[in-house]
Amino acid sequence: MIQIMIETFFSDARTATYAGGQTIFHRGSPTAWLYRVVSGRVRMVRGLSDGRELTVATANAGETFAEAALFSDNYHCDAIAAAPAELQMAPCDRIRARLTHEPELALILARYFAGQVRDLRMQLEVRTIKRAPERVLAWLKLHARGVPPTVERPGSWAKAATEIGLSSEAFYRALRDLSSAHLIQRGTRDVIVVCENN
Amino acid sequence: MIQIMIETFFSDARTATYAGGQTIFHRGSPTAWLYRVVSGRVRMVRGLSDGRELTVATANAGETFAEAALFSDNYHCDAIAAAPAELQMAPCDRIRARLTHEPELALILARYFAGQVRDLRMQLEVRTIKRAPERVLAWLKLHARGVPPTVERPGSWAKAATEIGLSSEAFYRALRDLSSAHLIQRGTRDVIVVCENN
DNA sequence: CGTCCGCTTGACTCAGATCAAACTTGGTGG
DNA sequence: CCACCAAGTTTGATCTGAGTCAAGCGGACG
Repeated sequence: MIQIMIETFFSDARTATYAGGQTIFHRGSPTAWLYRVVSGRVRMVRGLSDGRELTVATANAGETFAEAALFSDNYHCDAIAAAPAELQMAPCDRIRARLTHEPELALILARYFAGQVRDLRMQLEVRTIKRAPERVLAWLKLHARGVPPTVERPGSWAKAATEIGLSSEAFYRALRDLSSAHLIQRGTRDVIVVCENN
Repeated sequence: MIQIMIETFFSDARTATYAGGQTIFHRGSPTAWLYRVVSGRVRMVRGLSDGRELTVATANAGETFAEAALFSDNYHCDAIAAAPAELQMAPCDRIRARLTHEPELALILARYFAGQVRDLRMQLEVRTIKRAPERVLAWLKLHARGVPPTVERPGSWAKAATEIGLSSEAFYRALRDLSSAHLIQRGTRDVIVVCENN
């Protein structure tokens, strides 16, 4: 995310550590902190009525999460440490005060949210692809970085599967099919996207 | 959307009219205008590689669209008039200039985008529901307004079906099932959500 | 060394997509 | 006012592919 904003917001932040699987905040609880991941990984999930859960976002080291808390009285999803995580916490009310007095911060924040909207729309687009292999390939392309385009394993692929709305079995089968079709190359902890069309 | 922002942005807007089905802008073309719908309806769609299309958002009378254009060089989806539409157009570059000079506008915009993020996440949540009737019911609850909670027909239900990732047939079948289960009541051009649990 | 978790594969089931066909509705023009 | 047409709606039959259950493999870690 945008570095200037991070540094200004977290200049006077507290730090906290969480064990893997531990809940950082619950959906519905009043917003108090804006977070940044120093190390580890945090998943934003929404529990569904049937007991399953949906990963709506994942924050890796260096990234912030719960920015929407700045404009809401309650968190609107759960945050769970996907691995032992060290977090910085900046108080929401102080940031809100600064946003009104330092206008350039608000513009940076608006730009950040605009990017989020674009990302979420792309995620929605991926969801409309019915065939699992094509869906997974589209998701991989979306997340590939570097040359050659590579996707690092996000903790476990099974967790990623929930992010694209597939069962873990269907996800693994899709990886196998894509690999045997030479559209991707699988490493031990990453995947290289071979095809570059479309 | 937030009225103050609308009025300030569109105080010096041009107007244009489009026929139903006409394209307002294409994905990839350079951003020039922020739009507001005066009358009619506009669908934001992304063409998929297999020829189908995804409705990522729908703007009704009074609503704005293409706000993300303010922070991007290119539109990232197509805008198509779903019906004969009258639109206001505000030039992006002028708005950008005002955002830097009038800080309170940036804050309003950030708040607006934060709301969009929340809505998109809810849409993603709806998409994770596999059974069509439950999925449609969740979508209806999300869009119901007033007492009793009512959803007006968005042009045609078939268009709405693409928004939730169902074929039109599956959508109509879901409406029938929900209706016969007395969870909704169908009118000629609206649907009343009867159940209020969950 | 044993256990847990992630990964992998197979068999079966079922719900949604698809294809096909009728019906309704609204609008247009004669 | 009515014939006609287009688009939206409704229902049925069939197919397909992802979900689910089940079982086995492998590495990490205590």
